[in-house]
Amino acid sequence: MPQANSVVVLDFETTGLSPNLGDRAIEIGAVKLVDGEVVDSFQQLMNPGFRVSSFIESYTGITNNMLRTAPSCDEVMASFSEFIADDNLIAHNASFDKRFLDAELERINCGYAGEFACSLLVARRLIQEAPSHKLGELVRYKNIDNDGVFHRALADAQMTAKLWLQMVEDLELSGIVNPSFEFMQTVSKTAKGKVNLLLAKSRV
DNA sequence: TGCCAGGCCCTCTTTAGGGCCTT
Repeated sequence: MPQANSVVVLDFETTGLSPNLGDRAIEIGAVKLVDGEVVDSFQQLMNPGFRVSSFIESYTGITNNMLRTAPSCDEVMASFSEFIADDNLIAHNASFDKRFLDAELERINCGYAGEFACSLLVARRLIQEAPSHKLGELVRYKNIDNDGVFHRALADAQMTAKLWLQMVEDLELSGIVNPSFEFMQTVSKTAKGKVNLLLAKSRV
């Protein structure tokens, strides 16, 4: 059973957009939150077994030279599987990270018990006025502390965690008592036009 | 052979198309 008060916020850097087209993970970064506080983190480059494109080198700053000496995906993902344990999971555009997590873990016959929640879907509902819902733009829009590093796994996971906690805090300030992971999932699945009704009911 | 993501969400919608978001 997933731990009620423990959640892992994760982010993958990959060779492309689709594991179904042969793309692999090249870096995983994650932070573990317990009761809204960061208690642990995980970051590891991994060697996908082939050269990454110059686009990916440029986009992430992760070079083929850096990956040359990195441990294999199998090795890293086995370790990461232990890190996430049975926790629930959060990612920005979670469907993307879930596809890669599922694909990489399937290769080593590993699974996980937690469920995903998506900070992108929640942000589209709770921060509807933002000019963009890209992670970097939301961080800027909400004035969230960052070190200026983007498109690296741990930095993006840390920013996603801060964005998530900011959205939880905003809900608390609006009168919703202790919004749970499950409540945030419900928000993400509620039609944008009906979110305010959901929030109003949740304040009663 | 040639092509190639996938899910969400809006709208000039549902017998569809296209933008957003992730690398």
